[in-house]
Amino acid sequence: MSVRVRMAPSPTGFLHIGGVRTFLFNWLFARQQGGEILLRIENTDTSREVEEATEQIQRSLRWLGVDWDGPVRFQLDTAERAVELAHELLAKGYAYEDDGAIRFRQPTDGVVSWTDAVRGHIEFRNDVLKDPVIVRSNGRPLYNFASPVDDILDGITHVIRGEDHVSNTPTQINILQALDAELPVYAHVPNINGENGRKLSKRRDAVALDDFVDAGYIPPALMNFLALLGWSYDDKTTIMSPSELVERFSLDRVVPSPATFDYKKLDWMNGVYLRELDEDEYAHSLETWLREHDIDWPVDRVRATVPLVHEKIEKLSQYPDFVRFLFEDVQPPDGVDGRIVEAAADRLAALDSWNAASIEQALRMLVDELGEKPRTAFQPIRLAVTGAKVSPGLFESLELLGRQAALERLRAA
RNA sequence: GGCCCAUUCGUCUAGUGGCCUAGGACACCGCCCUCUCACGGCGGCGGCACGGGUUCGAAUCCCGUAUGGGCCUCCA
Repeated sequence: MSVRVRMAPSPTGFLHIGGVRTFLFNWLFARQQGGEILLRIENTDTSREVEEATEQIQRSLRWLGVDWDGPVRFQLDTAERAVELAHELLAKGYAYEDDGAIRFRQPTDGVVSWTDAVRGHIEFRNDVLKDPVIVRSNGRPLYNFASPVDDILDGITHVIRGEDHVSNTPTQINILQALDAELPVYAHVPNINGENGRKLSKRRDAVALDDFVDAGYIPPALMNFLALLGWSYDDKTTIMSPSELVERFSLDRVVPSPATFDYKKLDWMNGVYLRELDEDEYAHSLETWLREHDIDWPVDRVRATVPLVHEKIEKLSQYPDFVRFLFEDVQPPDGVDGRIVEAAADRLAALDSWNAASIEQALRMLVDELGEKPRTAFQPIRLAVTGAKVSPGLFESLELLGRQAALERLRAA
């Protein structure tokens, strides 16, 4: 039997990073198995629906590189069928009316159990389960009913979802059994916590996928990082491309315990992926990011900076501050060693050709003649030219800045 | 409160009874490279929550305790 899974967000807001990770596991599993993956919007509670959410969820998934098969499904579309099934349960005595709503009647003795693909055997005593409302008095089905019903209708073979659904599972299994339906395989993946091991909080942590896009992370890096939150391939492999992840993913290597989101590790990993990009890809990522942040620096000049920043930054958001001196005027700090800067200006003014190699040669010669150490002598020049203590390589920066601007800055300092 | 789940370096994890004097990665610290910052190289610090069992032998199995989390909505 071929595998079919689903991603089932509720359209109540932006996509949460924990939800993204759960969807990623669904996607990796489906693609690994050569199966199908559906996107099903669980919108039976229209009162909580947020207008933009459905669009935004799709955009976020696409950005990450997670796709799905067939058109987007909406839970409301099958509401009628769900209500029919509820009436069948009513007729068979598996449900009863209560104040205009329909409640499912749980078995009163015995246990419900299943073998969770990530957590092993789990069982609940039936007598602790409450009779859930499955159809509201307004005639609309509720999650605990609509969701398993849709899973039947969609032919879902594996339900891969967050661990917060563990305690809904016995109820859903009882419903499925009353409906005489086959049970899917359940896999409950662990939660993701924030910095202090507590729940991710909107206030403290970056939680919306858009926050990560804004910060300048790139899709394969975030995917790699997220995949490693609760899953591993072996004892040493860390960096894996999307296709490697698809090839290697398996549910039995998902761990049952919750993970804490380590932003520093993500930063490092993003740097790894950024450095792996070739110049064109890098320039393209940069241009896209700049455009989305309303920075309209000339693209050919942005391209020219790529070799200077490629190895230096780990997030795209670090780019503007790092190279701002190439696009805007700078204000060098007070106290720059005028002797060295002036001498440098004289030497550079006399240069025949303006390129990094000749600039380096001239400046090193000067430093040598002055009896200075490169370390101490180049810093005032850097300050004068870039206005900052930290910058891309000095000689390359001077070349790109151009002779005229470089000399002006040196003389002004 | 009831039920359920989880617990290996600060963090993500490897580990399924002997290969473990517990391995890798991030972070941190030190050294090297070096025009700053990065990158890269080398080295270091650091952990099986606790208590009982079972066993010749336990991070691994069992029980209890503690801690954290989830659910207990006519939310999903």
